[in-house]
Amino acid sequence: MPSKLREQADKEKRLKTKNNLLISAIDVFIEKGYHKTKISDIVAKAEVGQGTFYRNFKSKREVFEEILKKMIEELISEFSEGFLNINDMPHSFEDYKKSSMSAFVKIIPIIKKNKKTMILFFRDAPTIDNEFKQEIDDIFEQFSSLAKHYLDHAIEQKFIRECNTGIVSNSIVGIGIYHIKNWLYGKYSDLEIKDIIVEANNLIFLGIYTPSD
Amino acid sequence: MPSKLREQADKEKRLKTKNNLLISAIDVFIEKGYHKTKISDIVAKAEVGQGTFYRNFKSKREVFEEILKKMIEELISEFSEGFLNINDMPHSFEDYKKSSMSAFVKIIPIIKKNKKTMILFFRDAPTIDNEFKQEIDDIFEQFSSLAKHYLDHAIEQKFIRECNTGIVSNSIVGIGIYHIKNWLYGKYSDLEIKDIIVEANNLIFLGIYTPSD
Amino acid sequence: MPSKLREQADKEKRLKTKNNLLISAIDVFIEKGYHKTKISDIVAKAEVGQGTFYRNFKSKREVFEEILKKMIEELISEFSEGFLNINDMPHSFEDYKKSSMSAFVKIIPIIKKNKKTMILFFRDAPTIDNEFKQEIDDIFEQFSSLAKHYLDHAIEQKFIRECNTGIVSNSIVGIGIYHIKNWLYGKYSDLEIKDIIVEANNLIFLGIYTPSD
Amino acid sequence: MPSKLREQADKEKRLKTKNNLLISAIDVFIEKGYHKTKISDIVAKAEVGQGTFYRNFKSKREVFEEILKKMIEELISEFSEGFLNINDMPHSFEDYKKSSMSAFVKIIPIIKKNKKTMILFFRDAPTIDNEFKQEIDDIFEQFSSLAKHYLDHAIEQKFIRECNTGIVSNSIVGIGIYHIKNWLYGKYSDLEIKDIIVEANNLIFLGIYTPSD
DNA sequence: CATGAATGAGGATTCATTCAT
DNA sequence: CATGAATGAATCCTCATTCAT
Repeated sequence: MPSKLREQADKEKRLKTKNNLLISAIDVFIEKGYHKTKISDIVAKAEVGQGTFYRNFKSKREVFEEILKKMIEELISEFSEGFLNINDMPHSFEDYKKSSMSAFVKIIPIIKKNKKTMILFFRDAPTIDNEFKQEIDDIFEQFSSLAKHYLDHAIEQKFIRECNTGIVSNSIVGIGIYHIKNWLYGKYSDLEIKDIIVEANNLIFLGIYTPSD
Repeated sequence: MPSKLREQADKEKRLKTKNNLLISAIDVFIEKGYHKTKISDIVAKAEVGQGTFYRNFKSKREVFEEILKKMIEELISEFSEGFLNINDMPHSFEDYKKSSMSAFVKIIPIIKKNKKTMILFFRDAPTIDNEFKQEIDDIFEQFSSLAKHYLDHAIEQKFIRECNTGIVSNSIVGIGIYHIKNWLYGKYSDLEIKDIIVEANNLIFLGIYTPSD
Repeated sequence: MPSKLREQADKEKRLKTKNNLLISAIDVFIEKGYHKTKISDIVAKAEVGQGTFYRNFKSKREVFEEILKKMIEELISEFSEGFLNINDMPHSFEDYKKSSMSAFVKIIPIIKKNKKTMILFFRDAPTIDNEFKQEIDDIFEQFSSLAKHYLDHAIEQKFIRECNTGIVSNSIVGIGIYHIKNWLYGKYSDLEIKDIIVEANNLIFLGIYTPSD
Repeated sequence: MPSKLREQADKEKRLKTKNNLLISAIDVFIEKGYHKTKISDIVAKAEVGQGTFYRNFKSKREVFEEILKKMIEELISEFSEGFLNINDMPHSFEDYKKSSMSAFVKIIPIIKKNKKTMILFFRDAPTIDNEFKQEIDDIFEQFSSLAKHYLDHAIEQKFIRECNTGIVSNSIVGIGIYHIKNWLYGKYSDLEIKDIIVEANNLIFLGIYTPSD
């Protein structure tokens, strides 16, 4: 019964192959776009046989799904840490501003780590089918809800002015998404991410108004 | 000379067929997404023969291009009217706020008129090929530039506070895009467009800060 | 509107193509057996493109089904003519024997006309899937039932001896099937079909017993 | 000398594995039909690795062949015992009838023991290739020849009436095959095998004629 | 000019077979 | 000897495109 060791080795080998395919798939998806990539492109990049793909995935959609699911899970879990602690809401306008800032800061490493997958998330995922489209919308909705929750609380405490928090939170999400996309596509090569966040946060909290001193 | 009349009639008929195909194409693109729609889907919807498609278009990409180009031209031309008149810049903070507001308002009918095409513009166009992706980015860039131009001028005139106008203008565009998308996908069924614009505009100009009176 | 004539011509053309494919399919099925024939074999024989096959049939199974269904319908309808007229049952042992004989005779031209399809019916159809297997069994069952009906009536009238008519009718069907198969596979090249029927009928009615005169 | 024992044990183990594969193959063949079963189905049922199959068999056809050959050998050898002893032919009509009966009875246990393989024999084997088809036809032919031999002798002895013994023997085989098939597919669940044989034998020897007493 | 039947290249998918462990 | 991961040839199937009517 050489099975136990063998089994372990086999499992590892297979996992390695699968991972290799996932990484290759991401690269090809990025380069050609989901719809134009052929299975044969992926296996060519991974340097494995055509059949190996089908040992590990049912279809192109499934690879894509696996890639995205993994990233989304990570995104949600990492971002959620330390949030929504009801006993730990900010205590002043300035406090809120700092909180918001640190939320934005928190996203940076996640995006940096998942640059390629993020591009797929924003560019390709919504065009695959409605299921994907829905899932992505839900994620944005979650962020929006979170923002709304904070805004509502801040208004209640009179730390910020009255407003339609649904619309405002969506505006905030819109700002975030657009900057992330720009960054992903290399449009901010000359800017510090920190600066972008500071400016965006200032806009949200202060607008472009010049306070009279 | 009945041939002249005949010719005229033929031309009209042909134009009608082509238009029919364009409209059908839009509907199918919306429903199935660009990549999943087949030529056969389009001709089926248009209730014409397969060959008729190729008499009017070279390929699926060409139909899509024609659909989008038409819409973009309209968008740019209608929106541009009355803008960037250097001698007619706003004269105060409030004036700027009003100007911004009316810019947003100006977009509404254009979007309403091109609802379906707009969805294709946002969802499908960026995934077709880099040429399209670029073209779309350029349009956003144009809006951003326009906003930046105004912001720069406003800062110069000390109507608004100092800020990185590149980042702020992108933020504004981000807000706009996100709201438009939400509206296109029917997420704002219970809201007045006007309210959204007012809230968004307030955010841009005042942030969420409560001015001490 | 040249449509009416065109439509007619197109329909005919298509029917011709389909028929061509059906005939070619039969030939290839006969030669290679259902399971070993590839779509490409069929289209090669029919001298049409691969796509033409799929314009006319969904799959290999579907062609086969169509071939068989057509034959079975014909078989049943042609054979049934003039049968089961309750007011016209035979009136004596000899009469029964003659009736049986003519039933057998009736089958001959049907089989002769459908020689190839019959081979597919007996050899390949039962191995495709259970649905086919069932359908074929049902047909045999129908013939058996018909025989049983006559036998029961004959016993009632005391024209023949008492027996388990279920078993006997199955025996008769067994005889028929086996002779048909043998004939289809060319094993009776030196025998007159008529002789076979006479002998088989004699066996059924008289056994191999020598009546004492 | 432990190596001797070791060798013995290895051999046994190997034989066991092979047998396991054969049994599993039969089950899968029955369930899915020869043509639809994949090697992977067989090894899955046998719970061995894919490679183990190829260590024991060259191909799917070879397993099938082995399964069938084994059964056919048994069938022939068991059935042949005590037959064709030229000095021991029946001595009267009744004697013949009894002989025939016991020949049928003799087949029963063989069939019962090889139920699954018999189904493969009748259903799948003729569709694999011409070699198999031929082999099966030969077996039926052998049975037919045997019957013919007895019939010829019986006519010679005037125990039965004159007839075309080629055709009659085929009829007998046809009866046998059809009943066996029906039994194999469970269509005689409510009948005693003995009854079927008695009825079939009566039909062969007496037909359905009512002898006048 | 409109049509839709026919086409076949391109891509997806399966599965028998090999082979390193 | 057993294993199952890897392979790629073989086949299926789709769909853009052509073209005779």
